[in-house]
Amino acid sequence: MTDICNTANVSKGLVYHHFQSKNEILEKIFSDTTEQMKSISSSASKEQPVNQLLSIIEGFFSQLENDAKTLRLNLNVMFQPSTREFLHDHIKERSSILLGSVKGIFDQIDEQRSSTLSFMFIAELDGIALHYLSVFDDYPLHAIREQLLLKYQNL
Amino acid sequence: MTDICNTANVSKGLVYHHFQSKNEILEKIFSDTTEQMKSISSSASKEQPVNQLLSIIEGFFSQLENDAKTLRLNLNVMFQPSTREFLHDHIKERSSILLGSVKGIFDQIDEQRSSTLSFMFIAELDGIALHYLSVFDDYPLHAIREQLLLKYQNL
Amino acid sequence: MTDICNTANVSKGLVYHHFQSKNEILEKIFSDTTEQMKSISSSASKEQPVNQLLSIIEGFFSQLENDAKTLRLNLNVMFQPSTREFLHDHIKERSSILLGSVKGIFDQIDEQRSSTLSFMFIAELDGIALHYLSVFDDYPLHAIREQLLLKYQNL
Amino acid sequence: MTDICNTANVSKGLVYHHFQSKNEILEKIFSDTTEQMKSISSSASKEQPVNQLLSIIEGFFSQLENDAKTLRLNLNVMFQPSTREFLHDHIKERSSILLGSVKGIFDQIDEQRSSTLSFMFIAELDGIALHYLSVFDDYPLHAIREQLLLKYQNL
DNA sequence: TATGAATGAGGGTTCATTCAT
DNA sequence: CATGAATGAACCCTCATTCAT
Repeated sequence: MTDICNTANVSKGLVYHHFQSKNEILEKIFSDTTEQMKSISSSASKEQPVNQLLSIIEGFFSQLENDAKTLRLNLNVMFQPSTREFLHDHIKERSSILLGSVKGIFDQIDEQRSSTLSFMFIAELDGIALHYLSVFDDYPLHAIREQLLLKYQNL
Repeated sequence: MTDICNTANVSKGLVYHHFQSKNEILEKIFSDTTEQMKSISSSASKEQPVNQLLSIIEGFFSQLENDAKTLRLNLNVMFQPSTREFLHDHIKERSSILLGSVKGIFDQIDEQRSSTLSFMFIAELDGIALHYLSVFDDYPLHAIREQLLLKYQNL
Repeated sequence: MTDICNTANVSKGLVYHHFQSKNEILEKIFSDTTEQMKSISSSASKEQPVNQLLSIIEGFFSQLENDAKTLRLNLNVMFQPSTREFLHDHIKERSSILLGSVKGIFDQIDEQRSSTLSFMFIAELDGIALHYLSVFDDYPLHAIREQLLLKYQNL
Repeated sequence: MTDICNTANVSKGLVYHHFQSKNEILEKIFSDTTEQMKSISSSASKEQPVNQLLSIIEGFFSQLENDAKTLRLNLNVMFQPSTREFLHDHIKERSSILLGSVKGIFDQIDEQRSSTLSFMFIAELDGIALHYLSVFDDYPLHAIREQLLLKYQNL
């Protein structure tokens, strides 16, 4: 809280005037990101399934580049046991939204294996996010993006 | 530290007799896991490239099931900025080991795109680990394992 | 202050427009109760000393039943060191008023021991107030009132 | 807590090593006083009822003089709503102990009115404590003590 | 090797008060 | 007369670390 207040050049009292607790701030940031994800995943429709996948990938990569800081914070908070607990519902909602919308697409491609394929698809994306945001210093994001688009184009 | 000492039924003084700091304990746990990864990745050799990939996948999934607790701790510690910093070198080493050994295999399959393909391969695995360990409550780990083996069998 | 403002459905700014500080509000409440005590103790006069005592007792008990909330607040504030300090003068005034008027009565009954008897008389009353307001859940207030009236009737 | 630690010339950490919370310290002080009261009230036995009352009075007054500080703290804490709550059980126990032992004596003196007389007796004592500890600066404690002993001698 | 009393900087939070509007 | 955003000192408490034994 001290860091937040110093960075924002604002008193602790003011922050606590607008938020009930530190966790509430985290929750707000988190739910904001969730809203963004919702709108991204819901926007892709009517298109060919493959094109929907491609646009999800594209949206994902652009978010990754533009919102790196926020996404990194989201990762931090998600895997920190203390904060993770009270974000549980948000995490659940977020993953089920994403999984749901992806599965809706894979149902049209390969209904039998759509569930497994969906899990693998989002695992691939999250793995990339993880590596880009928190593991590798020089991550070949663009090359991977192209390769991924290619891969799903020829599905 | 209090929790650690209570769980180990040991005094604080004793723990500080063996470790200089809490971070050193974390570092030990972390480097132990790194050693495990090293031996796993170095053991796969002489085989056909595809078979090497398959055995990496198999090793990965079995580690995921047998060492869930440790891996979860590793994830926690990796994404917690405070601990992340002093583990930086370990994380670097670990990822370069894994990437290197995977790239060695992909070099034999598709030399031109081997780097990108390697990144994608380990992203897929780490994404799965992430989801299994920290996101989904009911993760279809086995189905995904089979699908993944199938996918790389037919490379 | 937040509670006071919410309960009064009024902004903090307005309260601070009328009172300089939280303590001033407390002081006002306190001095109001003191005024009530003054008028009660001064009204009993010309009567027989014993009857004056009886009417003090009666007034005391009816106030106890009708103003429990306010009296309890007065007790709280009197024994809270932080607030006690700035109410010191009020407390002094209040106790000397009460003691004075009671002593005026006991002077007519037993001049030699009037001071001690007065102290004992008001100690008895305050002890009852204390127990009724802050100690016992089921206090036999009426039985005690009758017993007390009886006791001082036969003085 | 800062004050306590400064006064005791001890760090906060140490205090929290021995007590779980500030309230636990208060509770300890409070229950210690309760124990003292218990031993005082239980010690008076086998004697004539009147003598038992007298010895309760004497014990009470000597405690008042010797432990003024502690008793004052007890009063503060008892009437402070925030602390009062978690001391509720102690307050209940304490008052029922005192009331019980006094009623046991009055049963032998005037069985019909023993309950009311007991309440009045302890009200008188608590009123005196209140005035001595928290209201009057120059309280004629000894004169009142004598008068009270006299009063109950001739019961 | 083993203990646990002791430290103190830092944590999140509260709340009476101020002030621009 | 009326608002409520903004302040900051103080609050209780935690926890990695030290050190005398």
